[in-house]
Amino acid sequence: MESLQREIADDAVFDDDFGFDPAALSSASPAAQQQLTETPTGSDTESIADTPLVAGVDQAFFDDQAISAVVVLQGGEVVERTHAITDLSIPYIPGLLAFREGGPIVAALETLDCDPDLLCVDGSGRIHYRQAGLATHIGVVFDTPSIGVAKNLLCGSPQESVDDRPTGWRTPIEADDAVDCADGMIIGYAYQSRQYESSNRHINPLYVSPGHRVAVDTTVDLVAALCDGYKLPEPTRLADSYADDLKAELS
DNA sequence: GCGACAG
DNA sequence: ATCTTGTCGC
Repeated sequence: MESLQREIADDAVFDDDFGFDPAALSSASPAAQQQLTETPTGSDTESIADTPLVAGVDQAFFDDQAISAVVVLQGGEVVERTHAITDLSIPYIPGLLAFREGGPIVAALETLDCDPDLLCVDGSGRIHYRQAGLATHIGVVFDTPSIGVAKNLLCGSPQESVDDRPTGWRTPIEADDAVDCADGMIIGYAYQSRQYESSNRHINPLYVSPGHRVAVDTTVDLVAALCDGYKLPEPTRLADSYADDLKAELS
């Protein structure tokens, strides 16, 4: 399994190679973007068509079954939702998450009518022992640009302490000896998508990393653009609650 | 051998 | 991931 991950890492592209404008990703609705970009003569179909499709993927679990939910957003609006329920055979093992959850996610993505410009995956991408986390695995399988958004750090080390940082703050994650690449290589970022202003409690940062065909710096910018007042990017957040709803119906 | 460890 | 009430703050 580890050798397969090395092959996936070899196939992965950790540079920008996607066909949309990152600036067109804002959480503003297509209609709002349209108004902003509308010309006096007004051909108003272009801005919608040019707005990238971002698919959020998340899962819930129940009785050794995975409920994989996918929500596709275009400029902040849901354009498609789909899901798949799959039996789980492999247990969770740090570093091998893609073998447990990859199949179920692929099953859900295959039922999609549209084809997304970007996949937003819950879990690490390049922040992984062999640089082939779940987001990378999925991205390479579909050869679609992808990014990984994790709530915890698997490996690597933040350049600065991540404790109690303000909204918008970020710091690079450097490869350490646990990562299969040059020491000090920037493999991701800790990104504080949200923080309480004046409170006793505080929010932990997200750990974002390239999946496939996205550079590390672009990855943080994309996540920043996809967040809309909540800790998680909108596509992920909506996929998360959709998975919870499906699970509730199933229980 | 010991510690670390996405979801 | 999952099991779960109250509680603090805008």
